[in-house]
Amino acid sequence: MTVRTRYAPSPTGVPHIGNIRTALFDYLLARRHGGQFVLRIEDTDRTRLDPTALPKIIESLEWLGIAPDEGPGIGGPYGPYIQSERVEYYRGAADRLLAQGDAYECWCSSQRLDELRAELARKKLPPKYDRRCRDDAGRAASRNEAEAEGGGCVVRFKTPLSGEITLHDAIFGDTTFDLATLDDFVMLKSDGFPTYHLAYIVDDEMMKISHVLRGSDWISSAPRHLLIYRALGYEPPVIAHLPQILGSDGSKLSKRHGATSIFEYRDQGYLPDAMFNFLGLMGWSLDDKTEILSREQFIEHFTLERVVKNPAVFNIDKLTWMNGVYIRDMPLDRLVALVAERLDSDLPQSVPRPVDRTTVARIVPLIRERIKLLTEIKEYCDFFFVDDLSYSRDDLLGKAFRDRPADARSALDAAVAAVTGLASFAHDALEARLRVSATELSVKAGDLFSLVRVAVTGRKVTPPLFESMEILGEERCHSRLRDAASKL
RNA sequence: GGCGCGUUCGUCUAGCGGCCCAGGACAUCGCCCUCUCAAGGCGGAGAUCGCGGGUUCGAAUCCCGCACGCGCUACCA
Repeated sequence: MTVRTRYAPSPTGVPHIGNIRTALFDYLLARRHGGQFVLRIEDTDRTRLDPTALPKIIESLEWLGIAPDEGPGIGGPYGPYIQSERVEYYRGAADRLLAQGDAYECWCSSQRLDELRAELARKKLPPKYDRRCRDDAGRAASRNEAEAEGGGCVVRFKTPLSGEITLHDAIFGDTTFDLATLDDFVMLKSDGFPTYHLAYIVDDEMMKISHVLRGSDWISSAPRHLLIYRALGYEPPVIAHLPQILGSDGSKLSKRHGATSIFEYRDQGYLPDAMFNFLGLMGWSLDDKTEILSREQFIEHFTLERVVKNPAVFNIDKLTWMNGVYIRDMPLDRLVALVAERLDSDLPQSVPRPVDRTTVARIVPLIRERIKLLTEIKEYCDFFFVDDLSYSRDDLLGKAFRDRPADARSALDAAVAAVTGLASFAHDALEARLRVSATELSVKAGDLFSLVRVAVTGRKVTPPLFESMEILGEERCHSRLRDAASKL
């Protein structure tokens, strides 16, 4: 059997981190078995449609590096891959169910349905449709009312009144549902579009999908789906519900927990490789110790058997740590390109673009183990590019020289002298000279270095000082040290 | 209200009857390294395995109750 999985989002907004995790597992399962991963757009809810969503969905998958094999704009043998272009198939399936007596037209108005639900709620009864249209007499009555008011009809599934049905889930195992607790759900809406329940089943069958992966919040709806597969004579695919991804307070991950959009993470400077690795570990693990896995390792080892059932809280601290790991392990030239790109976009307007790549290549080794996020780049090295440093007198003096600015001033003068006339303006020579100066001035080397650091970089936290000075060059170091001295 | 699912350190997880008075990772704390900050090394603290009953020579692991949490309960997915 060819393994074919699909990621089937609704185009209602920006891709959510939880959906992307599902897409990742779909991708992994397909790759693991040499199958295909398809993208299908489930746009049957015309009221929630966001026309800008499709390109975003594709962009998010490409960014993560899990581009689909088939889908809208990509093509494939089972298109179209957008449900609104497939309504004839759903209509056909509904007609068949109607003809077989597994479904019926329901002409009840939404007003009647609302009243019914209110009534049931008042009596503390489950809010189930009362099946008025299930028999001919009731349906005829409803129809007359509807036609008088110009209302349309929906198609409902004729759920058996008793019996049970068992879901065999690849992750959650078997769950048996009592059919008496189900109601006659809507498959085809009055606007002619299908509901999720009918549409996905028809599509999966036609697109030869072998495995359905979706969030565990769908488990409750699964018995309906099982009923449809049976009525339509389809062999159900392997069904696997995935544990939910939760926010820090244990409820469904949402905006108030922070970023839920995959793009927010991208923009904050998270790398696709780190996100891939992190999301791959949300509900799945290789063993009791492996945290960092390559894409190839994920593909080689991924199995549904090792997916856990319990929901996972999204732990951004761990993602951030992992991002740092990927930054440190990345090939140097790739990091140089990323850093340069970031500086081009983040540095003030006054700095000429593009920034000098040769300089960036010298800076990157100094900052690579200091940054966990790409957004931190600017903080660490803007002083290489920006000329007017803005720091306060207090910053410059620091704790060591707080009460003796005159000493700070002479220290800076000494520093200028010390770094003048060097055979080469190299970090080891600079360090050696300044250490001697510190001794001569009777100040602690660290105190002198801190003073020089702020003078030369404008910041208290920087990459290694002497390497930074070497890159800055003699001229800029001299003028910055003199500027600092003149401030005292 | 009904139905369903889940429950191992703060968080992600390992564990599928004895190797576990529970292992790893993030976060946290301390020490080392050190020009700041990181990174790195070493170490600490942190889970009576939700609770209560069973089964068994032996249970985090099997069974039954309960509690709590979450989900679904739309002509949304």
